[in-house]
Amino acid sequence: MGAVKNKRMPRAVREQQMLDAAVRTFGQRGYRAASMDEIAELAGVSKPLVYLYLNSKEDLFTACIRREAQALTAAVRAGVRPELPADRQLWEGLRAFFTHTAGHPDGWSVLHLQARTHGEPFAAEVFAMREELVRFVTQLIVVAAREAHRDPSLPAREVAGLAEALVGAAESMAAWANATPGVSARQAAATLMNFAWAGLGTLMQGRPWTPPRAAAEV
Amino acid sequence: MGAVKNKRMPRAVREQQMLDAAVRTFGQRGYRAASMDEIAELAGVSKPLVYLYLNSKEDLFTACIRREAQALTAAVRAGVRPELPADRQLWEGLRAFFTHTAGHPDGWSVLHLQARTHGEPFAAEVFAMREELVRFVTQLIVVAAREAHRDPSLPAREVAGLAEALVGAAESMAAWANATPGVSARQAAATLMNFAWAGLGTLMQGRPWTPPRAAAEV
Amino acid sequence: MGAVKNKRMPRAVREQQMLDAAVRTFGQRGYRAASMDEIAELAGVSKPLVYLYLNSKEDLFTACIRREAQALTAAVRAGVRPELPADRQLWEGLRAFFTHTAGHPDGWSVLHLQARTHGEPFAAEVFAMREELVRFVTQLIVVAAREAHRDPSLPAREVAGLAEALVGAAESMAAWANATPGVSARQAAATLMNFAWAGLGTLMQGRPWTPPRAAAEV
Amino acid sequence: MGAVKNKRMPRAVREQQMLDAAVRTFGQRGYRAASMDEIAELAGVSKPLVYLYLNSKEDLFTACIRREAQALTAAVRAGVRPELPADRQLWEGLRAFFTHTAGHPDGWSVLHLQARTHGEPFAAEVFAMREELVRFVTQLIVVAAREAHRDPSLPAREVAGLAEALVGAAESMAAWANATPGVSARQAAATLMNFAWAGLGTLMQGRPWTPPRAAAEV
DNA sequence: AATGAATGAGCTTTCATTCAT
DNA sequence: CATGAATGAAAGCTCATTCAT
Repeated sequence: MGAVKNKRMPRAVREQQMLDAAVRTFGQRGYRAASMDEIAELAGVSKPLVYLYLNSKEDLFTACIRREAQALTAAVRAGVRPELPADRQLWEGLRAFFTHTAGHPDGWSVLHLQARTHGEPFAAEVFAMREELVRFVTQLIVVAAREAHRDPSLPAREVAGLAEALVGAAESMAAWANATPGVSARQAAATLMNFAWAGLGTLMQGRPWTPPRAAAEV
Repeated sequence: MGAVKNKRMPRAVREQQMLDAAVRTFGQRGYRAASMDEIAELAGVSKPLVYLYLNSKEDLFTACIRREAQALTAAVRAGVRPELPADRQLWEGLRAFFTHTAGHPDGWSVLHLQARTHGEPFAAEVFAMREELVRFVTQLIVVAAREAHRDPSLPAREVAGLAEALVGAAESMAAWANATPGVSARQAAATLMNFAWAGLGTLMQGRPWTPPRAAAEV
Repeated sequence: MGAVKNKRMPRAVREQQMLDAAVRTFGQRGYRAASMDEIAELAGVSKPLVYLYLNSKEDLFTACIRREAQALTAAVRAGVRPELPADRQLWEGLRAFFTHTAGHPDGWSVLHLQARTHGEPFAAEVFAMREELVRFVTQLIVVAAREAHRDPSLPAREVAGLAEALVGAAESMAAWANATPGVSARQAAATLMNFAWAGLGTLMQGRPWTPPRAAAEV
Repeated sequence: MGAVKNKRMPRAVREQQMLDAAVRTFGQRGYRAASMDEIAELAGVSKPLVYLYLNSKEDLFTACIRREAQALTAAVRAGVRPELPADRQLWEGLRAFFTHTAGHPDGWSVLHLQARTHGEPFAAEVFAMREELVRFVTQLIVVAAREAHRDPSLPAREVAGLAEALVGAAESMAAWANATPGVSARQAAATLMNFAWAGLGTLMQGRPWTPPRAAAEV
């Protein structure tokens, strides 16, 4: 396969190879269906070495989640220039997000699907990363309100809900964009940006959609 | 023992008991971690009977997905009165959606998490249901544009993306609302509705957010 | 090997077969060296069935210890007629003990060697049985002293030590008799009885051996 | 770090460190449960060095047994002054025995428990040592009979059995004394000496306990 | 309609042992 | 003299699945 059967490599390098193989296997097969045998073989090493370096299947999975989560948040951070106005920051953040998830589909599968599906310890790991993204978006909404010379009349919970919705929509679209041929990261970002920014703008101008009286319903 | 050891029940009833047990087990443990032993015990029958009626673990899981998917779409359909204007229909649909997912957390876990995480055959099953929801939302957007006396100048793909984003946001918020104490189905629906409708309105008035020239970026 | 490949047997019977095989394997190979595969094969069943009935290797080993311990104490109890004088009781107890250990060498190996060598939980199980034997002997010593019209001037700890020494000698001789061809259970019992009873008699006549002054030594 | 990382030490010293570590590990964990990894780490060297010096796990275990066996017999020999009368010699031997086993519990565990439990090759090693002790005791009995101006009317096999019983009792009491707080080596020796010497004396005066006729029994 | 008895196949994990330096 | 890197082989355990009744 191109790579010659490498022997005797320093530990740090081998570990990365193992994580690469593990992310790919976990991402495609799922946590339980992925076997340590398959991961070891894909990494080009024997199983005992995987255990020697990464300890257990759980630890290996956790290491994958951490590495991919950091890679993703780092990519988003690196893509945003904080001196720009809020809308540009959001735009750049979305672009970086969709670009990264498109470029690392297995990593994204690990974070978005596998980690959330196999127990608290793993889900918590992803939750921490997600929180960081939600915080970033929340802050942008607040800044945007200020820039629009509006006092932040939106209540905190409302803002939290919006940020949650936006991040959720982004996550969902990442999977959609990955699965739909012909949808580029840029297009996905544009669609979502459009949707989100317009909605936020309208909200901040104080013209929200009002739900009908509860009494009118069951 | 409370429940008398039920013997000799008609097949249809037994099957539902098994599906109940399976949805609960799959939803909480995950597809792979759930064992047929546990499901059979929870259903109060012997394992061979589960195989006699449901054939295999895969078939059982598929049956769960189908039942829960139909229950969800039926709930949404039932919650919407098609004679109302588009915004009211969307509102009611969201309410029904969040109400149902809140009331059936294990079923929602099966659909949203487990089914997507364990291979194509299952994911496809959910995909079909999701398509129905996306179609419903897409149609509402088109109707709304018409009601606003606007020709549907939005290109089809754009509309598809918006619907996708909206459904994705809803799915994501369902999980969030389930996990966040104090967030009712109604509140979740209101937050998302607000967000979405405002954005759509602005878009349809022809004032979209414009991404900066690509040249300005890396 | 004589026994036809038995199929479909009631659980209780199968469990005894498994315990038979386990005692033999543990007794000959040792706890760690004995593999569940080997035990299952010797029992004529598949490994999963062993786990289904006996739970784990630890539990299986514990079950072996318990069964063999009870068999041994039961044999000793059954061999002793409590209406006889103390010396006759001791004699019969020893005879029963050596006869049983000679007839169940693997069980004796499990109790005497394996169980004590592989961790507290197992050792404790044997300790309980041993305590029963020590109590039996202790009581005989006391009764013997009374029968000899001697007040039990022997201090309690001293008696405990003697009983301990006697039981220890018996245990040790059981292994020796098993390993030395030509030494019957009867002979082993006679040798030990001779040794023990004479010593006890002398002691109870108040003529113990007196250790030299500590000062005379290092 | 306290102990400086020792580098470049003469082979003999390193070997002793390894044996120390091995005896401790084997004694506490058991032969099979002790891992070469743990031993190497406890010895402060790398695993390959252990193999370079001691060859294999089996060889290492054998080396442990030999060293501890010699240490024990040497201690007993050193504790006995052969110019004294037989009873004093026995007393001193027992004292030395109990003192040594109390001072080297891991070594004693290796000899008394582990070595006998893990296959012939190891058991044979211990058997040799035991033989030496039995010979020593046998000889003392003979000498004692002569000192008592008695011809050794005891048949050889009877004497062998007695020696066996005495050594067995001693071994058993060593474990008991180690495990029972408050029982000193001296006390253990006194108890056993008392028991043994009295019994031997009575026997040699030709007043043995006589088993009932076999006919009276089953 | 229903079940107690049974298993083939696979998984994670560990360990004694050896190269190459 | 000494070790970091690496593995073949096996062990304990679980699970989906079936047979005989």
